[in-house]
Amino acid sequence: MSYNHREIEKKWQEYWEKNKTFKTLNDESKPKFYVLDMFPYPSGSGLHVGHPEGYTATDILARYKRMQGYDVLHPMGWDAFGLPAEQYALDTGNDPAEFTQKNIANFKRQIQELGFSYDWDREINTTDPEYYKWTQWIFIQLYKHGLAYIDEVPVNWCPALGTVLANEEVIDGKSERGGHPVIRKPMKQWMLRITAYADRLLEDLDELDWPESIKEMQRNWIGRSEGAEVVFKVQGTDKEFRVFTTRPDTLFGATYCVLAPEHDLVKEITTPEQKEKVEEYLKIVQTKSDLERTDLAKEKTGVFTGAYAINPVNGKAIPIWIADYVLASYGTGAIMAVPAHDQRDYEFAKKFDLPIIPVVEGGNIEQEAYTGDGPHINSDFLNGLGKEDAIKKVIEWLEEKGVGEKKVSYRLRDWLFSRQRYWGEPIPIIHWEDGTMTTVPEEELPLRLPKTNDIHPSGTGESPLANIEDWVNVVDPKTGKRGRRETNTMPQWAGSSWYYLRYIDPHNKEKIADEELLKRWLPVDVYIGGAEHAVLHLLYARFWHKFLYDIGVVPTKEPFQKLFNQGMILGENNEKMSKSRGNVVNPDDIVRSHGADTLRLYEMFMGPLEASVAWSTKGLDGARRFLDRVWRLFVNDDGTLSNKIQESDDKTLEKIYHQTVKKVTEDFEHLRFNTAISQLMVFINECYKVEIVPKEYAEGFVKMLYPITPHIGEELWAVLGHKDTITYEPWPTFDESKLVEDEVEVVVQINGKVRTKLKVAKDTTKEELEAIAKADDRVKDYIEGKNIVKVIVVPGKLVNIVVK
RNA sequence: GCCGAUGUGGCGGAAUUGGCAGACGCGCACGACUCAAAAUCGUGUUCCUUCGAGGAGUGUGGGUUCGACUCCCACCAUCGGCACCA
Repeated sequence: MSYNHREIEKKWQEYWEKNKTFKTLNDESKPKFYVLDMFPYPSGSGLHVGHPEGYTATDILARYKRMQGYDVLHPMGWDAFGLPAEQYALDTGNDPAEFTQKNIANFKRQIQELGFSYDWDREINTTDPEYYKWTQWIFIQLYKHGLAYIDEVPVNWCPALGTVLANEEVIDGKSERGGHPVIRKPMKQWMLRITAYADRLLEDLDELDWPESIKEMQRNWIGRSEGAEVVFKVQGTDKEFRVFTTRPDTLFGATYCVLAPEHDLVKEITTPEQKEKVEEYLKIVQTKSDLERTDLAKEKTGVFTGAYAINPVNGKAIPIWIADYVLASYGTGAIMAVPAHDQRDYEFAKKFDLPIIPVVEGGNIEQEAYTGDGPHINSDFLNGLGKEDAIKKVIEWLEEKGVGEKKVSYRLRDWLFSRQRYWGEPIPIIHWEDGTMTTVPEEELPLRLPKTNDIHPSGTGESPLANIEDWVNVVDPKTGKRGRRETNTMPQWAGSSWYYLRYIDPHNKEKIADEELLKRWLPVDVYIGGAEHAVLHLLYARFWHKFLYDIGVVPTKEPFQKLFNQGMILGENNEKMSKSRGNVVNPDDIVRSHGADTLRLYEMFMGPLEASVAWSTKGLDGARRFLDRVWRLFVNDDGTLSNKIQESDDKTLEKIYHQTVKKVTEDFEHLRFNTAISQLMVFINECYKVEIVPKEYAEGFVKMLYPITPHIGEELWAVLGHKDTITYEPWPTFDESKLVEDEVEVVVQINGKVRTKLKVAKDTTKEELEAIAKADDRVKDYIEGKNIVKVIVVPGKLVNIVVK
């Protein structure tokens, strides 16, 4: 009987499902292990071979830890709100919920056919009202704590479609669908005050076992910078504005100020003579998209307002300009310009012929701005000081005079939380006719998304929910006051910001999850997913987690203790897999032709988990070949256990077996599956060379293979004569003393070059080793008639003889 | 431009408290089995010098060291992130 993957895989998938083999029982007598995948968006095109890479890695860990006696939580679910379903609904008039259900069913079938050991009783779905009830509940708590607020924010408004578009739906200033023009239009939006957590999100990164690159990305994204805010008065008025600067020490070199075009003061201070020019400039800026303002704006633009600001340190009047190189959303939206020591200000000053006054010695300001350190000049009480001291001194001075203070600024912005969409969690807010606003009472949650057979744009920029009169209009039963529901919905990030909590207690009707269970299972021990979520998803989830920690819902400061980013699987032509490139590999085809086990094995063997490697059909064949080879070693043609495997205390394989157990155990622990597999191959190669494979070793091998390729693992375990699943069998152990040999091979080098190798007893001393080496014939040839300058001996390893 | 990562055979990749470079797999070559082929099993496979025996070699150039894929400096290339953040 040859290895029939279709039969075996079906058989064991049915067995696992029927016996609920992977059900997590909360067995308090065992240590816990929570291993999580980033849950997928169930797209219509189904799984591609990139998905199973991370899922296989977590599945190996889950199965490995079960064998080590851990109580394992390994769940899966669906991040099922999202744009494609909405677009499908707009196009076809069909219900996005049905469409989503169908996609989920397909995804689930595909995932199950790969044999992952999820506890399907914990499956969750962000579009399920019993799930989003709690997403809405969290929003209400955020609102109550002042962390959710409404602000006017520009959005991509497409008048022709009567709808707001996401950034990815806008291409070159035109709508992706239809190619209609898109403009920036301010609209009232819900914001979440993630900036209030900026410092903690930054600091607590240090405690996490995450890749350094991801931590660094988050640090850059938060972008903390220390500096000062300085007050500038507008000459001849009682108005003033604040600027943020990281170089307050260069205050004496400020020769002009710049306000962002959107700055509130612009209209108030512009002089009549400059009014026309300023308005013209503002108009141009408005039509530019964010992209154009940043990407393309190499050439600085701006215009003088006619007003002057008073530099607080020396009372000098300096012109106030507006320019779009100053961003309204960073710092105070205003800067003091020090062209001698800031490259951007330098370029601007050169272009508009503004004065450049050096205040730090060094560099050549004829050429470029000097941003380095040096003694200060032209700076009154700062003269002679270095950068650090000057910053300290000037801040003291500013604080003393009440015209500025030390200040920290962040690049991180508040989280734009509303979407003008139907297919998302409704934001549980009611706007009343008297202008007040309340949350939907918690006992009325979930606030369900109304069913409708007609999803179409409202035309006003509101979501399609605005069309559904009997949903959107409400009357307070007590007072008779009329109100209107919030028509914005939440972004896709919402549901994915806390789903790992719900897996812990997925059917709880009373709360997000039981406190005792949260205490048992948090934090997630290992979290694996793609690096594309390095910043947003992981930052948002950390933010919500910290908030829930603050209000006593969760017991830990951080959600994910260890994070790992798997690499991408590229197409055979080394390009990213995509439909348009025609290089997509569908796992269904591979499962049919080679089997799920082969796919899993191959994806783990391709290279290190974090690397991006091109798909190779030949490599896949090689993985299958290995499983065939294993099968032939264990199983006779009639399906019985091979005679080669028998009870025996033959010692031939002892060392390689113990080595294999050691290496595989350590490699699994560190997610180095490629080298673990290589060691399993080495072991099988050795087995082919010997007459007898002791049954103990054969069973140990099957246990080690099983987490990677569970179907064949179970089948071989059965062939070895076992009735029950291998899932909870104890992980094999190794004996360190079996690894050392009595004789070791020692390398003899002459001048650092390997000349010969000697077999010696493992505890040969330094002196003996040196003597043996010098006595060797080949060594003699090399040292004959030469001067021995030095001999380095590393016992058990090498001898290096340096000659002249 | 800034930040980070990576660079090893024909290919995917092993090897780092500094100590035998190329494990394992793919590909290729040869042999066994076969009427033959496939499959399988076995042997070999970094390059150069046609044996012997050497020599060179981990992106490039330098350095530290008895000894460097591994540590240090400079540079080049590729990938990822950010991008007027004051």
